[in-house]
Amino acid sequence: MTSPVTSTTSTTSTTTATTATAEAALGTRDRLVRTASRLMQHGGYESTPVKQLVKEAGATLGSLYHFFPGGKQELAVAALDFGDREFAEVLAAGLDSRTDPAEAVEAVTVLLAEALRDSAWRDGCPVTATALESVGRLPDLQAACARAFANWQRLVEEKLLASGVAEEDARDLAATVINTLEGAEMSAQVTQSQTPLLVAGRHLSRLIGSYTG
Amino acid sequence: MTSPVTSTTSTTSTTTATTATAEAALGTRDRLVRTASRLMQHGGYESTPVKQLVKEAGATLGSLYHFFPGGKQELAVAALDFGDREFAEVLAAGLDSRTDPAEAVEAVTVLLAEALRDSAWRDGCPVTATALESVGRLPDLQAACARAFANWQRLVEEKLLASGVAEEDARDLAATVINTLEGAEMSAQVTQSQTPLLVAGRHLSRLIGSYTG
DNA sequence: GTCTATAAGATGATAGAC
DNA sequence: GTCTATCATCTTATAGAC
Repeated sequence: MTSPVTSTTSTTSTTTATTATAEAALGTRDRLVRTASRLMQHGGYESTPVKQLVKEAGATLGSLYHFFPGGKQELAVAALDFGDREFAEVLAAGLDSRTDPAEAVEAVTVLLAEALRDSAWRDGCPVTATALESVGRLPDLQAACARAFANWQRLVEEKLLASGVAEEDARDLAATVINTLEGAEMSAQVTQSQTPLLVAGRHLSRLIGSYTG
Repeated sequence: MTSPVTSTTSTTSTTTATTATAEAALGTRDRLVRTASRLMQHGGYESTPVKQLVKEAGATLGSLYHFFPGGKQELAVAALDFGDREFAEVLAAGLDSRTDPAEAVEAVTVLLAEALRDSAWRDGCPVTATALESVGRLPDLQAACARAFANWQRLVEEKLLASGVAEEDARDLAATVINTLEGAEMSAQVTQSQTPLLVAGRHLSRLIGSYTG
């Protein structure tokens, strides 16, 4: 939640500078996307009414449908893409903090566990809640979620490849790393405990270690 | 979805016999609970309107509020408890299919992958979607989800203990097994592929094997 | 680009007859 | 126990002034 991603398709921002840090200094479109990402991270898609969304973003309904003619769904896709990039930064930073991939993955779990506790167990994965709601009912959202998982998986895969893990092993391991992080984070949220994530970190480290020697 | 659990708190069933197999022969309360469980398994809590619920259950609003004065939330808790017991049966059957816990867990992933594909990727975990929606907003539902995870974890833990795994290792391993299954199943649903579950099965087997063998 | 008012329908829940 | 009619509220989305 502390590693913002500057807007990519900034069709607006005629006045506001990009130097600002506070959310209030962002363009309306960016505020909508970030707010949607945060609310969907907490409760998913259906639990997030557009009314609350625009209110917390400091925007209005008119602005929402100006920037997103496709309405709530189009905004949701942008929010999922934002969450995708945002988490990718956290993940990449965590992975870069150690040379050994086993240690790196365990470091990531520690980071996630701390962020989770510090947010009163609310700031979990930015896409998981929406992902489960979307399966078979909201194709655009489901596709955005699948993209995010694939991107995160690729980051882990590259880390493993850089350490000499065989291609097929690296791809499979990366999938299990991301999926285990997802499941452990959800469990940590529901039980309000860091333990599932920290335990998963130790097990993933052990598993990766059995491939890297 | 093929291993029903006969009602526990059957305050009703004055006429219908318990020999029936079809859902239509069940009491109204049971039909409501099972239908709610199925719909929440697919889309979670907020995505499941009571109107659709009673319709698919072949019941009416009057019956719903007769059996569940607490309304949708009270029914949701009963549905989560039902999903808890239902999945526990599948899990127990899978674990019992092999003596070695590593092989048993892998067998479970194969079962889950097949059930998922056969349901057009819809029949995932009966509580995960609701679990994520509930964190910090629906305490009763969150507690029911936490209970379910704890129950499933205990089944795996007992399997590991029976194979001589040390107590602490068994508890931790059981947590990671369940959490990895959760994450892999969600990933399988979103990407519409059995691979995440099957890969997770091989990795969990390898991880458990590093403790037992 | 922003804002308010409003439309058109869905939502959870209740009342009261049967 | 079941059913229908209905309520009050919330939902997404639009219209049109500024």
